[in-house]
Amino acid sequence: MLSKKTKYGIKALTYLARQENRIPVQIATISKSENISLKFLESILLTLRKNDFLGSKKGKGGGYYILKDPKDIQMAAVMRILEGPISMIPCVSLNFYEKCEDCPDENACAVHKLMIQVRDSSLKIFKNMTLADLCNC
Amino acid sequence: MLSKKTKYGIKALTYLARQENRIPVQIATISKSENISLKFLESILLTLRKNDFLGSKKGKGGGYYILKDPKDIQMAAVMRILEGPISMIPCVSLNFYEKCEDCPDENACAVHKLMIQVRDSSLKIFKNMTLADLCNC
DNA sequence: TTAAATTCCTACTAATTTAGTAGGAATTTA
DNA sequence: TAAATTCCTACTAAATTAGTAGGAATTTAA
Repeated sequence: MLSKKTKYGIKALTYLARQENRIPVQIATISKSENISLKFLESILLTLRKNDFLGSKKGKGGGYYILKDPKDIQMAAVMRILEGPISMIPCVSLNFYEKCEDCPDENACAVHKLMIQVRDSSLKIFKNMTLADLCNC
Repeated sequence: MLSKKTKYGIKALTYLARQENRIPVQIATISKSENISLKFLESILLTLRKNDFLGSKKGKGGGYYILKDPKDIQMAAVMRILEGPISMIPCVSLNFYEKCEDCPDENACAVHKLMIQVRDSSLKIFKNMTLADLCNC
């Protein structure tokens, strides 16, 4: 399941990608427009800013704005920051690899074999899709 | 994330698919071989039996056995029983559809657009892959 | 220079889901 | 009739998710 954090994060990113460049939008504006809890959205935007997807400005007229061209923002990068691993299981993860405790031999494991294929196909989608593709801009 | 339930369920299915036909294997045997908690595995196998993937026999010499030819068991069906929806979000699910509360227009939603593609690619993998492909039999 | 508007930050909490555990009933075999 | 097994219901502990609370820091503008 996709977490609400990721869902809201992607919605906020597309909202900001549609704005005129670098004109800050306030959290409250996005929160109302997208029906997202203000405080929850606040923490999500903060995460996106800390990971260099967004810039921010404090005080009156402040808010958040997109830093890069939406064409250059792969959804794979967004997913990894908001949702974590793209793989369904750590033993097939490229960026978050972990061995399974219970599994003596990965190469003989049916789950491993299946999940590698799922990872490859999902990764392909997430890498090819950019924020620009999603926001029609 | 793939749940342990699904992970263990798939491992148990492949174990049983490798056995000679209809010779029951006891839960304890699979539990030891695959390093799965006995009681947890018990409940997983029960689910698989109730959904017609497995047959069972009680008493001495009892256990579980595969009902169908592994070639005829799509991983999509296994996933739906053990893990639930294949889609990452209910608004793009074919078998477990639900509307998002916060979203006035699915067709305008970036998350929807992205997740439809992810669903399609994952579904293709899960439908094409059978238990036979995973257990080398 | 002060008030208002905003993000920034830390810490807490409630709800949900996951991963089991406990214990005994029902059935089958020998 | 005893032993071995699955069947079934209900409970529990841990982890994760989805928030909430409250105030500090910064910026703008009157």
